[in-house]
Amino acid sequence: MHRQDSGRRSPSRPARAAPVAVGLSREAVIDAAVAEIDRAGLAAFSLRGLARSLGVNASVVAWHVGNRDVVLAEVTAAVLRNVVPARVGGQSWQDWLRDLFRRFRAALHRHPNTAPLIGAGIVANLRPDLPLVEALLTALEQAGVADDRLVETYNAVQAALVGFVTQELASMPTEDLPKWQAGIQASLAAVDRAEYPRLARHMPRLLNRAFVLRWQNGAEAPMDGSFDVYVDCIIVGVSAMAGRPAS
Amino acid sequence: MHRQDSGRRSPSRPARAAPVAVGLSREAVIDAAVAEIDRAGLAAFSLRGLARSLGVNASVVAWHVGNRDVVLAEVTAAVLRNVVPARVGGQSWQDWLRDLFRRFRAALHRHPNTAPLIGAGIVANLRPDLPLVEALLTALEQAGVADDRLVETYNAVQAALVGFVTQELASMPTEDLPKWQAGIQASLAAVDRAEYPRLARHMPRLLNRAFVLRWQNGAEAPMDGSFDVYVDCIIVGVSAMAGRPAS
DNA sequence: ACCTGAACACCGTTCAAGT
DNA sequence: ACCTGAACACCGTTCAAGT
Repeated sequence: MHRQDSGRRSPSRPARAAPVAVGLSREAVIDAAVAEIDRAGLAAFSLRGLARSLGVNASVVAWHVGNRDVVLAEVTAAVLRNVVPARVGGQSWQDWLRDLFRRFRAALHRHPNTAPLIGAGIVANLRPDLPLVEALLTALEQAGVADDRLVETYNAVQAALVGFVTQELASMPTEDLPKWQAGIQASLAAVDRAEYPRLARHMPRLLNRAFVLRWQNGAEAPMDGSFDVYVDCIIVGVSAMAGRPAS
Repeated sequence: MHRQDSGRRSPSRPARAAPVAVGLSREAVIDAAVAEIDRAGLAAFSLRGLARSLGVNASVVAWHVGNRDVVLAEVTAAVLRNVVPARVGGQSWQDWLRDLFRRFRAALHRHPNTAPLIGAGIVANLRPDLPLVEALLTALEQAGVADDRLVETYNAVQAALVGFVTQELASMPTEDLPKWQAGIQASLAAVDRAEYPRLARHMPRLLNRAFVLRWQNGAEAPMDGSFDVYVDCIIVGVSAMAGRPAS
């Protein structure tokens, strides 16, 4: 019986694998994090799992990027990169604003599992997205919003920008999804016509197409028409704010 | 040296504390969960910590309520209880809708740390809030929204309902908060006037009052005026949708 | 500079056991 | 019915070592 064929160390202290620079970068780790969240969802995401998917030790993530909050902040920044549309000459503020809303929504639909990060806004602004702010202010100025109504209108539009798609892509329960889906369908089928007359009457129109009454989220059942109406609402609302004298 | 003054068991097997029914209930555990989140925030919330705050073993929470997702779903249900205002005779749909938005926001301001739960909507609908749906449909009918525009308008309003306050109460970074606050203030003070002319011009108006440009969240710096404008936008938008023929 | 390995102080969940 | 205690398989973070 030979002892150890490649024994460079004593058997009592097992040979330590030689650490080899595997050519990782901060960007590569962040890209892998996005891929992991795309693949398995936010609930199942962990730094250790991310490291496993890269074939490296858990502490490597901390070394390249930082702690969990920083990783998630970088994930949202990566997902939302290049959402702000360039201004094209002669474009109305309405068209630009609609374009912004659409591009923002499209970016999140490309990575639907990251939507809760933006919606909850935990660490959304690692550093502020100033180009977006400047572009929004420009649009509002073009719309004729009075200076002493600027903050309020800006905030209303900003809230609206993330509000819809966050709800649209809200996560469904992670465990026992089929059971939950069956349960909600059953409870909706059994709605009391006397207690909820309008709900009962419009049920066929609303089933799985309306918030609270659906069992799939926006990744599987997109709400395109509702989004268009929503954006129209905002644009009409901003126009009304612009035409109104400051209170 | 006496061995053990109350030794009912052998010293090698330490006496097991007699499990005493401590009079806990499902509701008591949920209330304690809300209190814990109010006290220490969502990031620091754990089922084990919750059990500690109740002076019981960790498994008690699972026994009374269920797993973590169920606990958090019950927390949101508790926070949003009684937000739907009763209809008063002769009230316009606009007034009712405004009241709904205000009560919804007030409920979350009472428990600001729970806002991310609603915003991310992880398990928001354990069972659907049908009274809210029925009341909303009634308001939209009263507004004159056409049947084949109902789903879209309903979704737009529903998204708007949670959108603003979720953003307003978004969590700030948990660790090194003062450093982060100082950092963002510094970066805003150093904004390049040539690159961001409108931002620079309106900076005094926007500082700590506008999304992306603030270092406190809505719990410390409420955005009342912006909320009012936001609700006006929605109401004007719904009116416009109602008056428009279906596309 | 970049990576391993080990350790620490936590988690959520399950399950046998007690009264 | 209601609770304890212990176990399991995980976490995020830190830090000394290695090359």
